[in-house]
Amino acid sequence: MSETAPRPTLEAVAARAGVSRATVSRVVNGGDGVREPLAARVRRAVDELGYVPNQAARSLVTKRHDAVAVVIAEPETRVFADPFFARQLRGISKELTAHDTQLVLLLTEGREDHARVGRYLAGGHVDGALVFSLHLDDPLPALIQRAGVPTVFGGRPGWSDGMREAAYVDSDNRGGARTAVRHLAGLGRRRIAHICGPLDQTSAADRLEGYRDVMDGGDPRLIAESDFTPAGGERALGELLDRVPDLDAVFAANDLTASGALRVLRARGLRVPEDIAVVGFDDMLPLAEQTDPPLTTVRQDIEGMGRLMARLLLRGPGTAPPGPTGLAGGTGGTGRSLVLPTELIRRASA
Amino acid sequence: MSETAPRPTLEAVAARAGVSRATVSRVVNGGDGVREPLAARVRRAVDELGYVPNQAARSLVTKRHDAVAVVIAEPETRVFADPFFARQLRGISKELTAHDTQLVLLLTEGREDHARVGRYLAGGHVDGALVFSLHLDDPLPALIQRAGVPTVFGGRPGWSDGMREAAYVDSDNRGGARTAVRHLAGLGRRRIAHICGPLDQTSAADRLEGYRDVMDGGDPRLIAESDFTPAGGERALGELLDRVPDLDAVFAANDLTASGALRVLRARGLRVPEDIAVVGFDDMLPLAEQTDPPLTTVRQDIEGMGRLMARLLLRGPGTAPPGPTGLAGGTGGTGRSLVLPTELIRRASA
DNA sequence: CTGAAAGCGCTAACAG
DNA sequence: CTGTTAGCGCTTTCAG
Repeated sequence: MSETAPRPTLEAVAARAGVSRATVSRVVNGGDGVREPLAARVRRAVDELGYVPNQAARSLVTKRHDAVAVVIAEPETRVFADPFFARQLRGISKELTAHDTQLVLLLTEGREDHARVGRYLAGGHVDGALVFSLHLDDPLPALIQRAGVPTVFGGRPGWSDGMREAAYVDSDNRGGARTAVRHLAGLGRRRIAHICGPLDQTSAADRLEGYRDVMDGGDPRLIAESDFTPAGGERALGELLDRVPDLDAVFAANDLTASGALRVLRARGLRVPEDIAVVGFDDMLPLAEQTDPPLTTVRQDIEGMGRLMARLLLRGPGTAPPGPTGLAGGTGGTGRSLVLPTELIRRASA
Repeated sequence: MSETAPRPTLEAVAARAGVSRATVSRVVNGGDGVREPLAARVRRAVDELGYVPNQAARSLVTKRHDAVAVVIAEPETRVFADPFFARQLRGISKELTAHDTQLVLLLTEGREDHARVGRYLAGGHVDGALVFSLHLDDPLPALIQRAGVPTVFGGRPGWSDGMREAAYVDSDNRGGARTAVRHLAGLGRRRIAHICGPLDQTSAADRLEGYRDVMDGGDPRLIAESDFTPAGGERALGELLDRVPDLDAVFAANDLTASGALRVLRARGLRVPEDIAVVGFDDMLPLAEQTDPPLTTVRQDIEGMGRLMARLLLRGPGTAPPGPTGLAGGTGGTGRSLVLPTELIRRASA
């Protein structure tokens, strides 16, 4: 990588404007306390020289970085296979931008990367961290806590130990699942199966709980564990159908899973929703509209979650959450945790 | 955002180990030139104190940041609607990680953000930039060039002016399109239409060129411009069908477009591929496998593009491109530009 | 209201 | 081989 051309320093601007460095600094940072004729001269010098403050120098003294890290820990290949993170990222980015804060993305592909991330966070590059850690046994959260950086988690963290006070933002997975299953029941369906996601992820576990809430605990023969992928959905529905041939509905833990299930149904000549009704979760577009038939599903405001995470981190405790948002337990940490409502989107599959 | 706890400094470590700051610095940065008994003492002090070097201070003197910016300029909502960027990001992240370099993500939602990005790049936070700028009239590239930061573009830049020497990595869009259309022709299809993408994007323009290469210039009535979305694909195919009712094949500029086209075909009762064969571009999964029928399409190695972009930026001119990669014109800048080969994936739609 | 001076934490000559 | 000495570019008291 070739060298970056040397940029003008505060010194240079000061010289050109015929003032001291301190004065230039004042003008550059808001300009209060400098009288007009002078300030204008400084601004002109800044423009002429194309001066841009050196952030490293600034951080060194202010101890602020105007940057937050987004840590996405997902060993599996699936990480970006669905637009889920991407959408949250977008929400985060919008909110950070509004606060003139940079987004530093830290992707970890496996445990080897954890040390690197820990070092980075501890290295004082950022003012805080937004962390997506999906698995129960993930060592990352502990590592991050040790780094002593303010943190907000995306999705309810699953470790019971010292993490109780972690701030997080999540969708109402359990409530959404209940809505989905109730919808199916309301359609007159009786043998409602559930294809759940990997239970070491709280979102999957919570959706399963929601299903059980409505199904009175749920017959184990009606539940198959899967992995949030289309292929997994195919396999799981196959099992379910073999076990309970007269199934009349299935609630899939996410849309990807549902799409796999749909494929199996079509292959076996079963009509949706006449023979079997299907409900997904996520409202992942364009997939959810593109399946045959289009998927009835539980929408969560993914971008909104991202935005809220950033807001929580930036504002710290204090400001009330905006708009129509449910509010949940949470405690200390960087403020309350937030649980966003979900919404059933009716299409043709149920 | 609450304050980060004060971290131990080099000074503290030095005191604890009973050596000078310089010695600690040496040990921390590779440790050459420090005799063993001492070095060990230093390392222990580092561990005990949990010392992590302050990057701001380090950058201030070294002028290096071990960080690269990824700039994604995409005003439309579509940005993250498809996993395209996500996949490239992943490739980039892998390569950067291997070089112990951080990824700083800069998303721009509109022109208002350009200034911010320019400032950031010029602010000397990063050693280089990886830029995705899709539109011909995008002012960002010029802005970036002014910032004087080494840059590699994702996708062939489209401005003819002073940008000629920009380094970039791209897929062989034109060649891939030729392959697709030849495949259709090889199937005996004669009235092959093309739904192209927005022509202010080089990828769309190049695919159109590839189509024309094979179609001998191409009958304008067989070409409809669209916008890389399913809805756009629907609309475009509708027009095409109205204009040329006896169409027997269509090459869509991407899989999203193709999926929309498929939907129209199904709605009109036309069989695929019997009545009309369809080929897409991207091999975007799971979509391409999930459509009905599964899509024949042109695969590009998206993650590989990302990896190569990072490599190009980091290694600068010099190291040869790895593996089975085509090599294209390119010039000065940060090294050669690279054009990666594409591959036709045959499924049921053509 | 403006300038002078100190120092953030670190690396890189330069001595010893 | 190790320690001493200067700054990197900026903000921030503290005087004037």
